[in-house]
Amino acid sequence: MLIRVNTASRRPIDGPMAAVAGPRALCSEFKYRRGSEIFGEGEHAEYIYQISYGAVRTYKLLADGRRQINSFHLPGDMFGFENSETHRFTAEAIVETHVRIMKRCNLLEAMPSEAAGSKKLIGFVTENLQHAENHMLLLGRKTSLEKVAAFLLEMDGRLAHPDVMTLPMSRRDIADYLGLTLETVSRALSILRDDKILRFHGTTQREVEMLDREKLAKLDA
Amino acid sequence: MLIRVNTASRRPIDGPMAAVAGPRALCSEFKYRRGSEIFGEGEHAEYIYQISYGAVRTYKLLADGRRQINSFHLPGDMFGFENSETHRFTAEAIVETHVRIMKRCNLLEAMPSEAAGSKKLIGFVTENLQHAENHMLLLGRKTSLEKVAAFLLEMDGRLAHPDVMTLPMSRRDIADYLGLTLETVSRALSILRDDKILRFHGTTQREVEMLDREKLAKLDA
DNA sequence: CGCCTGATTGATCATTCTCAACGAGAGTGG
DNA sequence: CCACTCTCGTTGAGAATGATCAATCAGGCG
Repeated sequence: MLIRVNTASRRPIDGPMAAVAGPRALCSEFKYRRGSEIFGEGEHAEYIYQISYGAVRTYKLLADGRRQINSFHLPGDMFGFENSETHRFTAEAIVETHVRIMKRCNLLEAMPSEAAGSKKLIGFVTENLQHAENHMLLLGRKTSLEKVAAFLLEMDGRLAHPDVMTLPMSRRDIADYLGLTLETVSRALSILRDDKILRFHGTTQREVEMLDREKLAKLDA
Repeated sequence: MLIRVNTASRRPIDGPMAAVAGPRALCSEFKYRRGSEIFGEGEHAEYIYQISYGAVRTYKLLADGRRQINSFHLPGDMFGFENSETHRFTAEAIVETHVRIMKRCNLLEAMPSEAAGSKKLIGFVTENLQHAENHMLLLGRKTSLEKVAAFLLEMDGRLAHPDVMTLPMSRRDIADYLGLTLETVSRALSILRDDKILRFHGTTQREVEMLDREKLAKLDA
C-alpha cells in the first residue's frame, strides 16, 4: 500500500496538544489514505500525532504475521508518544485520516520548563497504561462473546453513545484487537443480532445500532 | 490470609527511588508474609514500593474470580505508581517479601520542583506500558508453548541468567500471567523438559536450569 | 461483466480447558 | 515416629471453545 501524505496547513495548536507542548509550539496537518502507514515499529520517533478526522490502529506483529492491535484511535485522540528514540509499534490509518503532527523535539524542549505539560504527559502515558491493563485482562481471561461485548461497549462509549455507530474497522481488525479470528467475531456479532441486542444498518454491516446496552453489559464479564 | 506487617527501619532512601522522590525523602522498610496483600484494587494509593527481597504479583480479577496477573516484580523493582487516587490492581507478596515504602504525597510534592524526577517518573510509567504492550501480543497471539517459552526467557533475563533459577511463583501464578490454565503450563514445561531444553532441580519443580536458551528462543515466536 | 474485498455461515479440526486421579513434600498433632 | 492433611505439581481422558477450511453472497469498481 502506497503512502500519500499531504501537508495541509501550519498553524498554532490548541487543545490537549498545546498543554503538553506549550503555547508556542506549531503543528502541521497531514492526511493519510485508508490503509497507509503513519509510522512503523522500530522507526525513529519524530512526531506526535492527534487525529482530527478518521481512525488509526496501532499494532505489533510476530515474525509469521500474527498481529495484535494495541488500540484504536479516534478523532481527538493523541498517539505516538515514545519515551525511547524509536516507535514500539506500527500505526496505520484505518480509513482516510487527518492528523495534526508536532515535532517530538519541540515536545522535549518545552517539557522541562513546563511542569504542567510534564504532568499532562505523565497523564497521557498513564491513560495508555490503564487501557493496556484492562486489555490484558480481556485478552487473557475473557471468552469470545465477552470480548466482543466489551469491544462494542468500549466503542459505544468512545463514540459518545450515538444512535447508530459507524465502526471504521473491519472484522479482521476487531479480531486482531480481541485476540480472535474474524470468523469468531462475526459469529459473536450474529449471536448478539439474533438476541436483539444490536441491529445492523446499511449494507456494510459496520453501522451498528445498540438496542440493549444493559444486556450487553451483562454479557461482558 | 492474614497480613503481618512489621516496620523494620526508617532511613534516607537511595537508588532509583531517590531519583524520583528527591534526596530529602524518607522511606520505611516493611515485611509482608507469603500470600498477603500489599494493596487492593480500588484502594486509595498512599505509597510507592520498592522490593528489597522477595517477589510480588499484581493482578486484576473478574467478578467470577478469573484472574489476570499483569506483572511479577522482583528485588529492585518498583511498583504502585498511580496517576489517579486509587490503585488499579491488587498487589500481593508471592513469598516472604521485604519492601521499602515511600509516601505518595512526598513524591508528588517533590516532583514539580524536580524536572529530572519527573522524567524518571515518565520513564517508569513508560517501562510498564512497554511491558504491557509486549504482554498483549503474547496474550492475544501466542500459543501455549510460545507463552511458556517467553515467560522462561523473561524470568531468565530478569534474574540475570543464573545457572539455576528459582521461580518464586506457582504454576497457577504462571498460568494467570500467561492466560492459560495451570495444567497447560505444566504440560508445556514437561515438553520442554522432555526436549532437554530445561531441567528441574530439587524437589519443588521450581528450580529450573536452562539447558538450551537458543532452542527456547526459537520456540518463542 | 469480471474481479476484488469484506462479511456470513457451515463443517470439521485441534488446541486448550475441565475433570479427575495420583504422588511427593511440608506441616501438625498424636 | 507415624498417620493425617494440605498444598503443589504432573498426567490422563474427554469435552468444548475457538480455529481452520471452505462455500456463498453482496457491494464496489475497473
